[in-house]
Amino acid sequence: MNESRPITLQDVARAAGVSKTTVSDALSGRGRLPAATRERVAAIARELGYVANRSARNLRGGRTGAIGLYFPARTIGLEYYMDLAIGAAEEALAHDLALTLIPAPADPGRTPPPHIDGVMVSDPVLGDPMLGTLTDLRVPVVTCERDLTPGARHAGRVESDHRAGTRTLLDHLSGRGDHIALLCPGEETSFGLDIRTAYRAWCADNGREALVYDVPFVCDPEDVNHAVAEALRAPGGVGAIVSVPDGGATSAVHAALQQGRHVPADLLVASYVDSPSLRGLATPITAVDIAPREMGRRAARLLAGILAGHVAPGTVEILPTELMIRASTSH
Amino acid sequence: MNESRPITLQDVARAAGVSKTTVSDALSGRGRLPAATRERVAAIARELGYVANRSARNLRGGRTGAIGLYFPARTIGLEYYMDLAIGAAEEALAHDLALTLIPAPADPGRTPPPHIDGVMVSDPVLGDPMLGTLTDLRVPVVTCERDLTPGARHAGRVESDHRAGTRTLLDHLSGRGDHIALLCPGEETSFGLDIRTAYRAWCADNGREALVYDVPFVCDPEDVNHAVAEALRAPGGVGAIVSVPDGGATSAVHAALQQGRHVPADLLVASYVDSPSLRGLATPITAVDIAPREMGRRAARLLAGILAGHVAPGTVEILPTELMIRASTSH
DNA sequence: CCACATTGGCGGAACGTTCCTTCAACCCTA
DNA sequence: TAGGGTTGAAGGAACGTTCCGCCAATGTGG
Repeated sequence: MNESRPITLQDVARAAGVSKTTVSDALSGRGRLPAATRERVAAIARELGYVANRSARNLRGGRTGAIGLYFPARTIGLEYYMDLAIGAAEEALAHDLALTLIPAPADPGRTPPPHIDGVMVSDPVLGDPMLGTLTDLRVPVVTCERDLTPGARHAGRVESDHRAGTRTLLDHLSGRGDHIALLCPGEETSFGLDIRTAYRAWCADNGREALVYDVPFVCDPEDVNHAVAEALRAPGGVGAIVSVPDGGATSAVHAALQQGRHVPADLLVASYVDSPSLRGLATPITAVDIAPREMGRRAARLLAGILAGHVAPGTVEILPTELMIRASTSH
Repeated sequence: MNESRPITLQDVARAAGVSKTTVSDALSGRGRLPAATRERVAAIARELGYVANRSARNLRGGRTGAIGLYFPARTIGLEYYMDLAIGAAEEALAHDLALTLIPAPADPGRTPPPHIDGVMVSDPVLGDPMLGTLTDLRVPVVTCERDLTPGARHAGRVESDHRAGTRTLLDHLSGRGDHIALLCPGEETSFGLDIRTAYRAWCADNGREALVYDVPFVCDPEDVNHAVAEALRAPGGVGAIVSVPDGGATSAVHAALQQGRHVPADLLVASYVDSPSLRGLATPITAVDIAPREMGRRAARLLAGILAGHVAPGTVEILPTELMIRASTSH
């Protein structure tokens, strides 16, 4: 029953008959030590089960050893963000950083600032007061997607190429000559903004009328029903519907059915955000894979690189998207 | 441009004309100080924007200031776990603890142990090697649901009353006299085990045949299709299907439709795990709300209490479930 | 054989907190 | 007024690490 305190550098030093400086240098690769000494000390450390105390290391180094991940409140519950968080945690771990989850504060006024070396914001939403709070921490901020706040400048950014994704999806749907309706969240995120912009541009280029219907970011079936009903009444006829939000497309299929339209025979339906639940349907729904896991990984890697000093602040990475064609648009 | 180092206790002490001990005592409520001094020091600290350095505090106190949350790999992507994580993060923050996400290790052998004071395991899976790794950290472990590993004893546990939830759901579905099929994940989690057990007991009590079909924890529509087809062929007739996994029920509805059965006129379908996507359907699906957010909160609170010493190790909390009746079972 | 550079390693300060010990000043009572 | 108890506050060690500066021993060239 070895109920003893944890092994410290000092313990290893004693066991190895050297000073704690030597142990520290040997294990970290710093200092001027012959390989023989390094190996000997490392072997003893391993044998004793030494594991460095992070608090001490962090105190000495003036860091916290953690990076944060913030989700705006409205995004909670979407599978997308779960995947992103896991990707970020994996990558952070690989860089010897802990991933701390930062919930949207119930009390927007005073919430204790987290103790972190940097923070990732997944899908900054225009007007979210938490953005200011995080910026005030004076630590590097990496955003997933762009922050539309005027004048906002962050240490780094990873963004999906939603304009290309939108064009690819629309090209895929353009087989029928009639209009394509877009059910899309608003322009308070670059996600919504880019999709809308690309959609309008595509419509202009292809001589189609742009039919945009507002739906909230987190899908409410009532709104989808309403938007679908309205879209199907559009003059000129609608041959395809793109529902952007995660989960909206299933509602759109049902709403269309209620309007007497069959998918895909009668009407094409696609989602923009892909999710496992779209694959599981009797008629699986075409969607754009925006690779949340990879997004989380990239953001964490970028932030870790900035913190370590070998990535220039201001770096922007673009993540490609991939169209997943399924039965709901096969024609 | 105040590009200075952070304010320390010493800085506050100088500004207030007292010692750092006095500042520490004043801010923490310890020591013997008159209220006047406490307030004066606190005011100065606030004015200077003092915020305690966690690394130093943790080093001194021998803690890490963080608790971990581990999800087994198979659970990734489910909305349930996202909600649970957010709940846990909120509650941890309220106890001045950071919530560190622990991903399932890609390399099951050697992964650097996280630096945490305690850990929550959401849905321990029998045979997961990570359970042993976490136990070896010698920090309190709180599980969400029971750990079925023989001899496993943890510091605390929060569990949903799935047996009651199952009975309530079955009672609700029992209006029709014919059989109720259960699509359920295996018995490697207490979740699957309890639902199966309760189901069998209920069937025995109510003179119905038990029809259990294995489906994986993360829903694969093919498996659901197969299971539904098989269930509907069962002699004696099936009047209702309960699909346990998150997301399985939508596949079940479609599979049933393909077999020529209509929901709810012809067949009742319910999910066990509730999720927003079940509400969004043309025919919303009845489910049991197992309150993931609250589960996360409770687990974090329990762990924080154990760490603080005012909750006895071994405490078990039971979380009630609530049946959400929707159109898919209205009869 | 001396001057000097290099190698290998050690001592100790510093990071910012908490907490144990000490101590001066004060008040009361005998 | 001496003695003891209480109050208010300070000093300093300790937590475990990193890293700067120093030093002894060893090589190296003239």
